[in-house]
Amino acid sequence: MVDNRHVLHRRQTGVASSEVVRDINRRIVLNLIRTRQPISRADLARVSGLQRSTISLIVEQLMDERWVIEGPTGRLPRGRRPTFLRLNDERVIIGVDIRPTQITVALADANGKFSSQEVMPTPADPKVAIDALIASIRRIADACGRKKIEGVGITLPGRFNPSADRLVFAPNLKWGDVDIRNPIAKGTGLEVELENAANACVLAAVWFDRMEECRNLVVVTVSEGIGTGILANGQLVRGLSGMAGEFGHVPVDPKGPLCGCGSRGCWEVFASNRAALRYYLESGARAVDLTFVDLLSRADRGDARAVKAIETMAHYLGRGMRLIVAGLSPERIVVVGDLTRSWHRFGPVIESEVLAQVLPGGVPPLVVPTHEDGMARLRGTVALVLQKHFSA
Amino acid sequence: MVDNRHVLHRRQTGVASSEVVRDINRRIVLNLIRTRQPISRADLARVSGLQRSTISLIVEQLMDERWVIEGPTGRLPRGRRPTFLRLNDERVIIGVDIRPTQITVALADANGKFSSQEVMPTPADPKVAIDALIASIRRIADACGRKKIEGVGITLPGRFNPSADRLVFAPNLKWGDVDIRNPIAKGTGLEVELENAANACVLAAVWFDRMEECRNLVVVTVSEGIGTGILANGQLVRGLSGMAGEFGHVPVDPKGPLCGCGSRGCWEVFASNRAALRYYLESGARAVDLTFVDLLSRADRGDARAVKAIETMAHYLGRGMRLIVAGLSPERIVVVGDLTRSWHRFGPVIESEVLAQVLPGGVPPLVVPTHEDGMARLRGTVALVLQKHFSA
DNA sequence: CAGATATAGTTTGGTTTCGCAACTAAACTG
DNA sequence: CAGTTTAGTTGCGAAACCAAACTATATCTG
Repeated sequence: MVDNRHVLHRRQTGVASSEVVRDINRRIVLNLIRTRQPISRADLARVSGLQRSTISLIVEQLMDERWVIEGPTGRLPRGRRPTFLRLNDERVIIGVDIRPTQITVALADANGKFSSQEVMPTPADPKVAIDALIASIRRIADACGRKKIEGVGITLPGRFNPSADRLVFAPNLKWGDVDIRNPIAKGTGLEVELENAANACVLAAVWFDRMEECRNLVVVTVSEGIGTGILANGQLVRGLSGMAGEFGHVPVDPKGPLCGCGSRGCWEVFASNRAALRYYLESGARAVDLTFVDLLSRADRGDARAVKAIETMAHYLGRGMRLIVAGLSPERIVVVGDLTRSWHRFGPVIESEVLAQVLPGGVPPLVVPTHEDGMARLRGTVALVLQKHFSA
Repeated sequence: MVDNRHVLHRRQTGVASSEVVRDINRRIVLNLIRTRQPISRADLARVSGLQRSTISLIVEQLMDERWVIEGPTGRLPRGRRPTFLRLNDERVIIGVDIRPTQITVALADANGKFSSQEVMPTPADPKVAIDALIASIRRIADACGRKKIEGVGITLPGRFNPSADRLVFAPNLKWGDVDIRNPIAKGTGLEVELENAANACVLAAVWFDRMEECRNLVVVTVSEGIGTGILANGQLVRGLSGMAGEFGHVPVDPKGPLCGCGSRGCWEVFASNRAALRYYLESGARAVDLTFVDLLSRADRGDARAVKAIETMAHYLGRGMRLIVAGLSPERIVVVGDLTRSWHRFGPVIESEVLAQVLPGGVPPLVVPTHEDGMARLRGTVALVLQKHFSA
């Protein structure tokens, strides 16, 4: 006799019913409208492969839900004019970009277009910061009339554990092990999503930079430290407790300088903005309160020591990418940070270093700087908030 | 006027129709039968959340397709007896495990149970090897009567580029840039799937070792070299051209010995079986034609130099796992290889090394040896061949 | 300017699939 | 042998798709 009823788990493997079909197709159509707007129903049918009748029903539903609106009619050589569809820009999200020195709060529509914006210095005390954030979010929310606010997306220079709702490992933001999400959600009455800055840049790249078809890419953010965001098989890799992507804290030389994380010779000790400043000072140059951007300017003005320091940093950046190339073999590596302003200095060094290290038989990744860097993180917050409605 | 018809890509975004619902549920039911057999229709309904009527229809379809058969009836305290269902073991696959020194060809059913088996030395010439393989596969295929052979699954110590059908990067198997799949497919008339050995072990772990619920794990295979297989978000990560997972060729010490890949100080130079033998010889021990397994025996017999060499290897194994822990933060690291026979020596050293390097806020992964190591790769081939019928 | 042609979008009918509830089948109990 | 319990089947309605016919609205042509 076999009786295992008591062992049977109650909950269900996501089984499919007829509504699932509609949900899948609804998301496909919504994303097609997002990426190809303005677009007519007939074109949606052609691109998606769904019947025109089905498209009409789904579009009707999307308009009922206020995601989509009809625009002007188009004009064709013959025949009835198409009605163009586009995303409803009355649905907005509030994006927050927390950096070690300053916080930006901004309002955006679903297309990643930003309107109003507030900037404040980053408070040292997380409680003060959270109160200031709530006030700022409220001001922006009040100012946007009766537009529907979809939620608040926050990026920060650290890892966030979604199962525990806690900030973990943010060495450049000394806030400790704090819960940011719930206080802000309660204080504003809005849904709040948090994400690491590098991961947010991955989302931004996939959503807004026409990289939907690139299913394996890595974003490397370079500033005080180095962070990475990994897209594998088209999905963000967060790992257990959200800590995936800390390639910056892999030791590349066991005899290197001490790192803030406690180890010795981590990649970011050799290849971050701070490292370049260290190389510059070690070469005998004089400087007080020099920033990384200042260093780039000095290089442009012909300072040979600045050029050398930058080249050393670029060299180590490229070398460290071996980690990423060997371990993940991505199609692209997207570089984010102030260094992209001087890509003519960094690009060639990084590229040759990466090429020299590709394993026999391997295909080297494209290494590209991200454009309009200032907005990459903020655009990521839009994707962060909207992805549950748009993505599968 | 906007007319973008000519720009519209033909590609159909995986759009859903009513058959998709059945397909999803069919796979769910088939997998439930696989993992919980013997199981009745009524229990399937309870576990899956689908209606009993729906289960009956799906099971009928699966029996028509010869995936599932009815077994004996069960017995309950009251009521009608349930009819148990299980996988049809008349559907078999042929698994091939190619290693640098020997090749194993074996017959297995869908449960990963192996029956007949052939072993041969690995020919140096790939053409010879392919011919020998075809002959061996034919012998086994002929011997299995009228059972339905689902396909041939091959694992090998190298990376395989599925889009080009070519073996790339197999430094321990000097066959060059060869096409293995098509000759064998033509020579046997069977479908052939290839996969890297570490990736095959990932599939085996997920399919047969009850690790379905672990969606982030890394397999580390340790033998002549070190290979890794990555499971992220429940999916194998192959990267561009199948090269993902070569953490073994990340330099951990820029001043280390030269590696077969051309770089210096790669992880596998410090932590492979070969490395342990090198440490042993460097310590002044005398040995001719010593294998790694011999070294383990000597350690067990009290050879202090052998113990030391093993500890050094274990130390570097643990250190190198920092790459994996920092970059991917997996829930588990599964270690495969001869070293698992002496896990009492390796386990503690590796674990303490990994623990010492976990970033603040991070959760350390479980490091576990895989059981019945000899079969891990072969069981992976079963999953490899069957996954397109079973998995989403 | 009427009719032909072309294109956009809607309506109607047919199919597949699921859920739900009523049903039949087969066991045990008293 | 009637009552209860559990397994599995049958029939019907709802939701979603596709396919094809239909309506609406353009331009072109003789």
